Amino acid sequence: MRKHCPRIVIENYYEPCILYLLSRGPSYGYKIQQHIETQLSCGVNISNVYRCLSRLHKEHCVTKAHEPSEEGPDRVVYRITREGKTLLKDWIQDLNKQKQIVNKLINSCSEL
Amino acid sequence: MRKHCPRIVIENYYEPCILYLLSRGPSYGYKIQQHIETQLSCGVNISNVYRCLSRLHKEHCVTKAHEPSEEGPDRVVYRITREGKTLLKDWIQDLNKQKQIVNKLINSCSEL
DNA sequence: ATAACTATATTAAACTTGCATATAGATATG
DNA sequence: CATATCTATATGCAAGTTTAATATAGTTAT
Repeated sequence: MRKHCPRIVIENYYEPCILYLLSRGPSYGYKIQQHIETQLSCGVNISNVYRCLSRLHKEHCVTKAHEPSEEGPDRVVYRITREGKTLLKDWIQDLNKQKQIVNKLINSCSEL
Repeated sequence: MRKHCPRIVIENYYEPCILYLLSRGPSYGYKIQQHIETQLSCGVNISNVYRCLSRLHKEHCVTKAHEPSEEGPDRVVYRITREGKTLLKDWIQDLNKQKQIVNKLINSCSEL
């Protein structure tokens, strides 16, 4: 018997979370990780945050800039682009669709 | 610019869908595919349905039985086990948690 | 006959994930 | 002053997942 459901979905879909956070202002990997963990109460694998940011940059959804820090080493600060905002909108539509499906499943199962 | 969000979550998480359908009665791969598509309006890759059923069987969450069909070739009919029902319950809990996160994201973004 | 539908399953390539590891500056503690 | 902890970014590898293609084969309709 398996211990548990292997993956909780949203935890593996950093993209909309990161795009959302960046839509509220520039940020960088380390800080984004902490925001997701505190604001969304999601476990985060830091590797995936950096990988996701890389991908978004390659796809022109964010810009990249090296900036000094007062608390530690330099940061790579990301800013969302117009393309990134479009992608976020698409994500929200998909999440809405998904929400309906999840609701259908949960409601159906609660009747069991 | 990427065309679209690459994956909508639930479409790739057949497991709770399949477990739910099986909790309502025995079924088989081909029929499950159609049920997910019609009842949940989800696109389904049939390969993944069979693979998911295989995995569930390997983990003793479903039983397997070859049964003849009147409309085509034999079917492999699956039935959910007690372990499968437990797994479904775990899934529902996780989906509830996920739903909250998705709501938080959607609501935050709708303010933009 | 032949196409379309029913039905199951595997292969190969591409992709994703988690964990480990590497690097390195800044700060705190003993 | 040495060492640990925190801040910060990034990649390699093994394992797992997904998609598309392919193989097989019985049944039904035209």
